[in-house]
Amino acid sequence: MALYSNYSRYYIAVDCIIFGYDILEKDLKLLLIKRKMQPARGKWSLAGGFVKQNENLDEAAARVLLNLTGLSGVYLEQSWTYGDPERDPGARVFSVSYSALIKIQDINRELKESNGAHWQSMSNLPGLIFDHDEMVMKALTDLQMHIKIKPIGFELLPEKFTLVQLQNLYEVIHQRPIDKRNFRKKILSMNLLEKLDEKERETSRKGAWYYRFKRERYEKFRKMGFYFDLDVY
Amino acid sequence: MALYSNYSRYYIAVDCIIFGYDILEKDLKLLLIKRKMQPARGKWSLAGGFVKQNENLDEAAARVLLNLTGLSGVYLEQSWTYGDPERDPGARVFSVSYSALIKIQDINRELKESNGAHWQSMSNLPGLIFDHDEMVMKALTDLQMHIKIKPIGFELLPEKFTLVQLQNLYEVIHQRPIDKRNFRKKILSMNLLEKLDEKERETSRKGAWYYRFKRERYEKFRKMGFYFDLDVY
DNA sequence: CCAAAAGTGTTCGAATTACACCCATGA
DNA sequence: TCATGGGTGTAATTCGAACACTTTTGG
Repeated sequence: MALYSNYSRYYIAVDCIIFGYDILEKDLKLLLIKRKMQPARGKWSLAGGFVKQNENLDEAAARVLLNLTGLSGVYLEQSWTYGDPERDPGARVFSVSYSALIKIQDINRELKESNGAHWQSMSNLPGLIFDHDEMVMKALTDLQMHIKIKPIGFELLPEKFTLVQLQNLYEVIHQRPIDKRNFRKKILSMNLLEKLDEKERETSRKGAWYYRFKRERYEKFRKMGFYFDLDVY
Repeated sequence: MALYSNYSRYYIAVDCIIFGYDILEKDLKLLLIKRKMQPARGKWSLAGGFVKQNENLDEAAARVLLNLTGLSGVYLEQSWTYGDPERDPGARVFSVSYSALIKIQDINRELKESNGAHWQSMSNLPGLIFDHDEMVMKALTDLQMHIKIKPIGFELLPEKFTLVQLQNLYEVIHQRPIDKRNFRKKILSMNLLEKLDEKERETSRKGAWYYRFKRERYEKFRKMGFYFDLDVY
């Protein structure tokens, strides 16, 4: 007989807060799905799933993300665990929430649509089921903190991006304007961006230079004790 | 029949990383217990317990802490959730770890001893069961981060303390020396300490003034947008 | 030639760091 | 009186914030 058999067992789920950034609309978005099971079937919710017997939490979250978007190897980090006895009216379910940062353009459209998923603007969210609103708010707060001290903004942008696009992303996430000169001075002084020989020409006549995030260089610096810090006004 | 009956259920535990600070020895300590159940009975471990049906995670952690120390209402915060399939050889157990900061002198001694608990120096930890070492390391790193931006150091000190004691605490946690004048200038400039009319006379002939943390004042400032910041060299 | 967005430097004040001597007291 | 630990100020530098004009180019 089992060792802990005097104790109760519960369902354990993961829920993914999937952030994406729309460059053209300058808008931070969340990937939501119409819930397919009871209770609360048809309501908006985060992408989630129960943890299987042979997988750990990170793997469960990665599986949920892969099934919905076709993406793997993207930024995905545990955020917080929710366990109120009443949080899911169907049963006692604990949920470990994960934050994902993905490049909107990389997503597998058919997969997304067959799952009934939609990008929703963070500035115009519908009410979500259970405590998913709370999960989102916590994830947003954490994102605002983390993006200051880790170069995770690049996870939300394409491989090549302009400084204007990068700054817009920071402005949207922090919900405040940033001084263009101070922002450029700071990010360029870190020596983590490579200027490409190519301009983005959609949004202006002059065109804006494309840059690339030098991830290898960041990893090297980080191991040498360098701390990313992009907290600028 | 239950809604989610196709899915597996698991045990859910909480484990408490209980920090205490020994003023005299200038030493950060951890409250460990000799595990009382199989597997790994008799080995050093964190204080933990299974989550009951009628309680949420915070309540479970508070219960574990209360049973071991007799303390309630102390600093206790969710840290991280561990769910590797192999982490507990006895069964599939998920564990939500909590960091607690307590005042060593407030602890209920009989309770502590009847539970087989001991204070262990962080600089000389025995190996712990399962993934408890990992939990401790994560909690320490988080403590080092948090104590810079939140006034949680006071949770580890008695109600009245000297500036020397406060600085020692910061030095021990950050494991580096801090300049006395800079430290005092910064903490005093925040206007969060009240100088008492009493000196600590055990450790020096001159005696050091006692101070008190003005928690009410901090709460007021915080609501007005003030950010605690005690990152000093 | 002009509208629209990209790109560029400098100045000022505040905050951080580095640093060394005097004070109070009990034994 | 002296050994021990507590307490104090200033100067130099760095860092953060504020701020406005020039460049490019397609239509």
